[in-house]
Amino acid sequence: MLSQPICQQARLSRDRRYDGLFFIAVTSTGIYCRPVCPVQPPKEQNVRYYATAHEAALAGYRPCLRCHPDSAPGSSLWIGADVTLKRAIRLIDEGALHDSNVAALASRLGISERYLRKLFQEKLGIAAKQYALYRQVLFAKQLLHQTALPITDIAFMAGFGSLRRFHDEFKQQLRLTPSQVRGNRTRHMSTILQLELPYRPPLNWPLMLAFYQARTLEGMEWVEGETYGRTIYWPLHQPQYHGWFEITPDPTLPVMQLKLDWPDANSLQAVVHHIRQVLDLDADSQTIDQHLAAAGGFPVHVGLRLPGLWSPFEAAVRAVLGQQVSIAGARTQLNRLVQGIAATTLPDGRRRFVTPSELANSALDMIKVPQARRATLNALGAAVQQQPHDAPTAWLSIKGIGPWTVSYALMRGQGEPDVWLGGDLGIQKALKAVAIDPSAFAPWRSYATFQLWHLPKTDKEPA
DNA sequence: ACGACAGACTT
DNA sequence: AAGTACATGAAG
Repeated sequence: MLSQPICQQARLSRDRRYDGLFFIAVTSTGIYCRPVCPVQPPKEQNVRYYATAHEAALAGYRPCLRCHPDSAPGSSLWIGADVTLKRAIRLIDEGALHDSNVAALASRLGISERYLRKLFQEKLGIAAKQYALYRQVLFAKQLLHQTALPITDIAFMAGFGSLRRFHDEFKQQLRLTPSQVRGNRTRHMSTILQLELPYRPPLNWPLMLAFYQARTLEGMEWVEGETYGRTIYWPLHQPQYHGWFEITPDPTLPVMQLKLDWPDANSLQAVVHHIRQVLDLDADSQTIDQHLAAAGGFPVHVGLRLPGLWSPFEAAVRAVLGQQVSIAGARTQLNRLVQGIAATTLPDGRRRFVTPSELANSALDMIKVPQARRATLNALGAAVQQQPHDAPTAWLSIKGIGPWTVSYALMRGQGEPDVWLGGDLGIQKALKAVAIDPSAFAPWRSYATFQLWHLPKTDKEPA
């Protein structure tokens, strides 16, 4: 937590750099704000500072209606959390506690329920279920602000099992009823949802866009102007639903404009959260860039995030087809793969990525690769089909899948921040040029990897 | 690890 | 007058 004088100075000058790092609760009004809030600054004697929005809410304050202090990215809770806890948080954000309980989540994580409870209480100071409810309420609030959906629908989309329960929890956390939050506002609404995804600057969108553009697959991904779009599926490894999204940076605010076509209300929160994570919007670029710059050796691209793929499976398939060939070569084979399976054409003419079972059962004669590569892909498809919840490291036992491929899947498929692609040709070359021990980049070695890929123009980047 | 109880959740 | 949308008390 920042010290009181720093917070005071930051709020009085409405310093953007401190946005999201702390929150201002005002005892006289019972409301809490962001440091950038446009209102008349309250007297210091009436002010209490909190590190997170949730702590302020717990202390009985309700979020300000002008600066929306709860809409700042939720990454602060993640800082200092260990791997299991992060996985738990991720699963909860994807709705793991909506209709099953903490016990089920614990067994999914391979730990005891007791230990999971302890983990949350000790590291976050809040119970797992409480955290889940907090995210559910915030998601509902976002939909109230940014869509015209009926409040009843929103309740269920946010994962509440009954209207009654939704109203109760909403009021307890925000001290406002859902309709009070919505106000008069009636915005456009169709089957296509438009939402704003806030992030903490800086964000180097041009660089990410270029990375995506060089790798787009026909009908499945597209880049137009500043917009990146792609088709998506859920759940990740046994797709039941298909849709697409487009994402564009807002010209003035630190917000990405999301256009989302998604058919299933129940998984909406999971999908929106997954989009955030694929685009790495929760990364704290300021800290990461500082760290990489301190490690030294090369000029840092400011605000570079990890441009993710939709699933670890998809990342692994791309990695396997990218072994030993250029980006363009890999892209050709991937296009053939997707187009060679007729079922990938969606009703609207777009294309979706192949599923694990399709990959497992196809003869794969549409792609021109060594036979061994086909066998690897078949085996990968079968493995994911049978054990959809296995981590990518489990795929190491498949012939043709080595550490490089798994690392790539972790980095691009699940946004792992600290993966080092030491075996990569481009990386080895770049590293020789800068002469640094890669351990200096920890715990942000994935970002260092992307920085180095973008460094000088190398001809052998992976697909 | 266990049981009682509070309060989370549904109708 | 009937129907829809939202909020909330009561009970299990």
